Order: sequence, then C-alpha cells, then structure tokens
Amino acid sequence: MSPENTPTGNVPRVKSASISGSAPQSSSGPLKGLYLRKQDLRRGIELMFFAYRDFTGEADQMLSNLDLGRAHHRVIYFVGRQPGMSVSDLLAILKITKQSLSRVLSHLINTGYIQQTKGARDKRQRLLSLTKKGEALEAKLTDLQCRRFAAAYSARGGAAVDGFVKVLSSLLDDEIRAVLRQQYPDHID
Amino acid sequence: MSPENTPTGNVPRVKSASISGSAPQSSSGPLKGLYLRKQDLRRGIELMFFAYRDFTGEADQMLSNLDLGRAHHRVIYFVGRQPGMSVSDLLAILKITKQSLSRVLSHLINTGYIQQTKGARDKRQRLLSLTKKGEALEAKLTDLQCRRFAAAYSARGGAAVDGFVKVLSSLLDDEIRAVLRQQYPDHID
DNA sequence: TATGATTGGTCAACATAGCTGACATAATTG
DNA sequence: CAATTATGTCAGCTATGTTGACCAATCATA
Repeated sequence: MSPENTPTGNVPRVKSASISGSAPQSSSGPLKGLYLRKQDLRRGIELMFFAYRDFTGEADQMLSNLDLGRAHHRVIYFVGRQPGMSVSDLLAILKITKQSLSRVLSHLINTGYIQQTKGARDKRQRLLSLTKKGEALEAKLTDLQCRRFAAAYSARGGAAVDGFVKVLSSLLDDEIRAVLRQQYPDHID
Repeated sequence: MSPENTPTGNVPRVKSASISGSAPQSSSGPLKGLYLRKQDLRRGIELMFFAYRDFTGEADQMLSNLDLGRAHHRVIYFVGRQPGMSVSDLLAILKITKQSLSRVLSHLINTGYIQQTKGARDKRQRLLSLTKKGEALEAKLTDLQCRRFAAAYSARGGAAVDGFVKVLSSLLDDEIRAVLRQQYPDHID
C-alpha cells in the first residue's frame, strides 16, 4: 500500500553481484552503463510482464466471447501470417507439443476457422490456411493489437521504435532468432 | 517451410484498413510514420510474443526443477521487490483472483519461501516477505533474467534502451500505468 | 522393393494456473 | 452496533501445457 519500496530504493544502490561482471558500473565514458543498474534491469523485467499482459488482454477478451483462448489466437495469427504453412512449421514456431496443438487446431478446423489441403509435393503434409471466417477473425484480432502498437509507436516516434525493436531482438534466444531470420526476414535487427 | 510469406509480402503493401486512420501512410514530413506500416506493427506483435517466451524460459526451467511454476515466480519476485506488502497489494499487481493467489501463496509459505506477519496498523493484513530461502531463490531467478537484459541493453546501448522503455510504457493499459506510477516511481517514462 | 525416416494424428492421463460461486472470520470504520 | 474490508477456504470447472504409447500414410534411399 505504501508507495515506497523498501529493498530496491530509488537511489542507485549499485549492488549488482554477478551482473556487474559484464557491466562496469562507473568507469568509462560519460554516462556509460547507466542503464545497466539493477533497478534499470528490474524495470525491464517488470515492463515486459505488464506490457505483455496488457498487450494480450484485449484480444483475450474478444476471444473468450467466441469460446476461444489465447492458444487459438496464436494458431490463427501465424496461419494468417503465412497461409499454406504445414503443421510442423507451426510446431516449430509455437514450440508446443503436437498433442497440444492438435487439440486447438482440430477445434479451429471443426468450427470453420481453418482449412487444410494436402501438400502437392509431399502428400503427408497438411497445409493450413484461414477460411473466410478465420480471416475475418484474424483481421479483427490483429487490428486490435495493431492499434495498440500504432498508438505506442506514434506516441514515441521512430527512434524509440527502433530501440524497442533492437532490444527485443536481443532478448531472443539465439535459436529462435535464427528461425525468425529465415522465415521472417526484416524482422530481426 | 518455404521462407516466403504469401499474404504479408516483404513489400510495403500499405493496406491498413482501420489503422491508417491514426497513421497517415505517406503524407507529412520525411519518413514520418514509416514505422506504422502494417508489417512494422506485426513485427512488434511477433517480437513481443517471442521475446516474452524466451525471457521467461530460463527461469521457468530453473523453477520446474524445484516443482514451482511461473505463478510462484511472480509472487516471489514482487514480494522480494517490495517486502512487507499485503495480500491485496499483490492481488492488485498480479490481477488474478485471491483463490488463484491463495493456492500459490500458501504453497510458498508451507515450503518456507515466504513468511507473513500481522500488520501493525491493521491487524487483518498479512504482510508478506521472503525468508532467507526465498531471498536466495529470488536472487537466482532475478539474476538470470537480469543477465539477459544486461546483455541486450549493452549490445544495443542507452538510446535503444530508452526507446524500449518508452514504447513498452506506452503499450500499458492506463490503469496499470497509474498503479506503476504510484508504486514504482521512475518506472514509467 | 524393402526398410527406415518423416509427417501427422490419436488415446489416455496428468499438472499448472487461471476462473466462478459460496461462505466464514476477524478487524476496522462510521 | 452495522457495514465494510482483508483474508481465507471449499468445491468445481476450464484452458493449455506436458508424457508416453501407438498408428497410418508417405517419402527417400540402400
């Protein structure tokens, strides 16, 4: 309740045990490493938590009215992003088990959001795409989230967006960064 | 499998139905709004998804070895952040039901990560804090995530960090932004 | 052509972490 | 004293992840 936070005070308090190894706290150039104080790193952690929750919140709401969840959203989003993708493509992006995906995907197929066609080259593959109904939902959901980003981006300007993209890219695991570089060029900075 | 993405090509393709309302696509100053193209907004959506997953991944791994989950992590993190906070403080931050919190919190108390003391002013309150054991775990987990942020921050520099923080702040719901401004000053830009 | 790998699916069981609804207790506040 | 607040608890439901086992169709190759 009280607005002060006892342990991590407002003062620098440059403790940073094992982190300071890669980040000399007050040595080189002017202001260098000022953004590597423990409090700054914690701010990053916390902003990620809150921003991610809020970023997904509106879409979650819309989805729940349709008896769908966030897992369905992900499938709809990525299939809409890349129609004709195979199930294993999707598994590689979502990094969940095929059993988990199967539950969600078959529901989306049964309810007419997604359709599948046999692969021409490899007939084992099931190539996924959105139906008209699926496209409509994808558009509504993506639009919601795009609005939020558009508002944030235009409030802060191009330089901030550039930094945002750079830092997020650097937060990724090397593995997924490689996948993104392949599948979605221009994404990674 | 194929690296090309059929619908959302690499070319601008400035379709942007309802978004273009707040973002004139090619009108004003030089390069203005160049970061508001549909593809740029989608990049934001996708980076948030992947970065959040990777950012939480390492900690999740460590937690699962202790038979704890991400929900326990959140409690440990925020209690460590602000020892002596009440249950309702925590509920306001986490935005989950007290029943959900109760399950996780009582487990953390039973296993000796968190202790509670009666409030001095208001004896109904249970003020939460980490035990030694809890502090040790919190330190390990936060350190993991701080390392990731420190690496990203120092790879990209202060200007990028500044933009990152600005954009994330603008992605927040107004409501939580107010809470953060109160509880964690200096967090919101 | 036979064998093994790949693509994809299915059934069953389980765990985590959210939810609602209903109710209880203790303490504070007006 | 009455109403509100802070917190807890029981019971049950849902969404979404997990393992493990097993199956069928198709492809690639020795």
